[in-house]
Amino acid sequence: MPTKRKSVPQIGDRIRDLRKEKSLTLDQLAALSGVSKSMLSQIERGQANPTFATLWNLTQSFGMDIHELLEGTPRGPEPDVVRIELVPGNLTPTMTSPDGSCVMRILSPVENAAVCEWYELRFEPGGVLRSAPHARGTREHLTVLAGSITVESAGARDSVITGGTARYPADCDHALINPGDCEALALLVVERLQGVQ
Amino acid sequence: MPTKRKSVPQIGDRIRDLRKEKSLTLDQLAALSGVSKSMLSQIERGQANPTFATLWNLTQSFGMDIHELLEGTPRGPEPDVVRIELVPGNLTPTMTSPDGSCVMRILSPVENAAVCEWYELRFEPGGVLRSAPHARGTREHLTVLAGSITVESAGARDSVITGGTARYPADCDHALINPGDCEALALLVVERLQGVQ
DNA sequence: ATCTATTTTCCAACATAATGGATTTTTTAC
DNA sequence: GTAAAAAATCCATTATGTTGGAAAATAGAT
Repeated sequence: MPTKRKSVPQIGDRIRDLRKEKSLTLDQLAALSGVSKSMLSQIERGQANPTFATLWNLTQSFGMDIHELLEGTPRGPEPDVVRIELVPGNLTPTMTSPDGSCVMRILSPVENAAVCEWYELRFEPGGVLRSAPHARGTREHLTVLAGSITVESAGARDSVITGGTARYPADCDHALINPGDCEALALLVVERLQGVQ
Repeated sequence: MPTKRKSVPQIGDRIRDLRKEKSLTLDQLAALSGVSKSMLSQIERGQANPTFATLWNLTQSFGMDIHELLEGTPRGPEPDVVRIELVPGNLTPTMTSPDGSCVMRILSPVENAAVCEWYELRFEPGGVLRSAPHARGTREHLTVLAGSITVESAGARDSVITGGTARYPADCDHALINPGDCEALALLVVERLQGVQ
């Protein structure tokens, strides 16, 4: 199975460096962090893999969060990415609307960073897909490949025919409806606002 | 001595939410992350405190780092945009391959922040779209809607039939070819790796 | 060099992380 | 409604995380 996971960062040397920078002994850091000096020694030497709670308490006693700890660690090797990954149609994950009138095939990779996801939507005649607000700043882009679809977002309402694209906010209640008497097919891209901290 | 450490965040509900958002069962996430489904269930219910390595692998399989898990949804200013923007099919920008055998309709907004772009591709029989390497880290995702398409990337070569999706590096020479004797239709998503300068 | 103090590592015991497989619960199909 | 399939939780086991205190190593003073 192809893995896209980066290797686990080695944090021991970084922790020892931080401790030395602050001129702390293992005993002192143990008192500050609530982690035993034995455990600290093992972590620094890479001989133990701390639990999340232990690591949290440890970084907090340095006055930092875990990601600040990780920023100073050497990168692991680049993951080996399979050259061409094939997802056959019958193994493509699907979701269905509550009343079954709309089937979504999830085309984006499941491990995608949550900036951009995309789906193929198939609506029965009269089919509806209603959604609650997504995260603030989220927008959707709907391109109709067959049939027509009515888009509702934030009180506005518009129809898109084959070949057309609608872009609208998805951080409010929104809905997609097939008003016609034949099946509709569409591509939906869900795009989250970037660069926001 | 009073401790200034913030209490350890509860991550179980957040992990379950993320899993549900991606429509994954515990079994599927276990396969993706390398963490047992028993352990995933315990983490989600707050019954176990994962080690750093376990949590790292888990967050990586969601395509995020640990701090993103801790942060929740990014916040930012409300976008000030037209409610529903319509781009009719006849006004959708197009590009054509040099020999005219492939027509691309640009479905993503032209002002996109170049992290994610998407196109509808239409190939004549025997049609070819060859591309030079994009920026480092760029990947492409091709879903075939009709016919079949052969994908070439970095010396690898694979065929995708209707309904299937191929994911491959686009930071090297790559090409898409319609080997059949009828028209092929596909969706192409070009995704640039974030955080790479 | 020796002696003392400090710091780190070792050790054994206990607690729990993590697992594979069984069982229970929930969902789906009819 | 029932039966089957899928998903989640339970259970027993193994491995390891974590500890307090002892032993070893290192640093500092003379």
